[in-house]
Amino acid sequence: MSTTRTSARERLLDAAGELFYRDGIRAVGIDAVIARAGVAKMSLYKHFRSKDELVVAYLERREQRWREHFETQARGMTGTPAERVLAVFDVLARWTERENPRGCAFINAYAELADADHPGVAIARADKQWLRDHLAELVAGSDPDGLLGSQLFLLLEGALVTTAMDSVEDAMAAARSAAERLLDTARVA
Amino acid sequence: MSTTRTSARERLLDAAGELFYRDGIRAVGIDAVIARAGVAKMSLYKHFRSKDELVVAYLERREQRWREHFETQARGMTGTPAERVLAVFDVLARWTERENPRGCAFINAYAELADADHPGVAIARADKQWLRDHLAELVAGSDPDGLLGSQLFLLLEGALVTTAMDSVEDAMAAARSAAERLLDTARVA
DNA sequence: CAGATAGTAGACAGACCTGTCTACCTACTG
DNA sequence: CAGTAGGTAGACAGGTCTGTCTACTATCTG
Repeated sequence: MSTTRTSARERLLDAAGELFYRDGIRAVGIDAVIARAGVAKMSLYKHFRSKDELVVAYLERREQRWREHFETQARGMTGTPAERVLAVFDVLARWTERENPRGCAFINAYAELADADHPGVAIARADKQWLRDHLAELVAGSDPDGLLGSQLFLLLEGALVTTAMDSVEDAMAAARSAAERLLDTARVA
Repeated sequence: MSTTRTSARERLLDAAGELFYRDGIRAVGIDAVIARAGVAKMSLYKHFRSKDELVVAYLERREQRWREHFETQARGMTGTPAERVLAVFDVLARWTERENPRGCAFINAYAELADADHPGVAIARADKQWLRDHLAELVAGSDPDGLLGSQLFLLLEGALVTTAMDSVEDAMAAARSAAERLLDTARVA
């Protein structure tokens, strides 16, 4: 196939994934990415038309991996709605431990790409919508106005940023136990 | 005093406050700040040794204004602990409406200034600590392990980012009603 | 072997960004 | 009136960043 173990494209995405997430999208230059990937600059511009396109690919890839993680971990969860909601907290806790030492990549990207027209912003927003909708569906039976679903979502988001900023010891656990209470008082089975 | 209505320093801080918040710290150059302030470049470097120092001043000033807002609005709140906690949600809701269309400046700065050693990061972290501690104190009587205080804090943080990303209709109201439930089940007066 | 495919190395243009420097100006103060 | 404090305008150096271009190489395929 190719001269190298993994293709240049793949190595570029790996490098971008690490650097953009760890140091920030704007702070990381093209040169840093290609150096880390061990790839020539022309190879980057053969696969991606611009840095922005690489940024978009980075975010898309990260979303894909997060959803895969989610599907893998949550597949077969067939308990009560309440159990399945709490499982979301557990799944996200594991993801955060493993991949989110610096907080949610989408929230960070949203903060960095202040330009509302940047396609990366749309990806970030879509990911949040997806999570929110997922929670809403799980509790839909006991949540006519959708309020509870939103509140559970708020707890997750709060835990994500709080974990990043280290304001609270074990933010995800605290969020989870708050979710338990909300589910309980809302009489979600 | 001076030849201009407001001093160059003041106008620089105003301009930096608007631009850094709206467009992002890294995306805004010195030239944009001085143009907006209507000030010569040398005036900037007479008042601030570097851009980083201006960034720090921007964050310090924003924190100061937020605390003033908070003190003004929360002073005289002498109700039950629960009422005073809910008042925090109201105060933050008004602040967010007025000054936070693009989310919390400290969370955004934290995301942008990925370098943990940047002094701006310490300011952002301190602000969060302060809010968390404030909530913890309010409910201390009914919250031996501090869990409830953390959970209330998580709801506020979640509402802040969710408002920014527009994932939920009225995030702060949803957070507030979740807080009510938590306070209720924890039997906080 | 010939050609296609994927990649490399490095120079380079052009923009932009921070920070410095000089020379000049204006208003207040003693 | 002289001095001082605060400010202006703009050129400039040095660095960095994105994106382009050229010339070369290695591997696989027909």
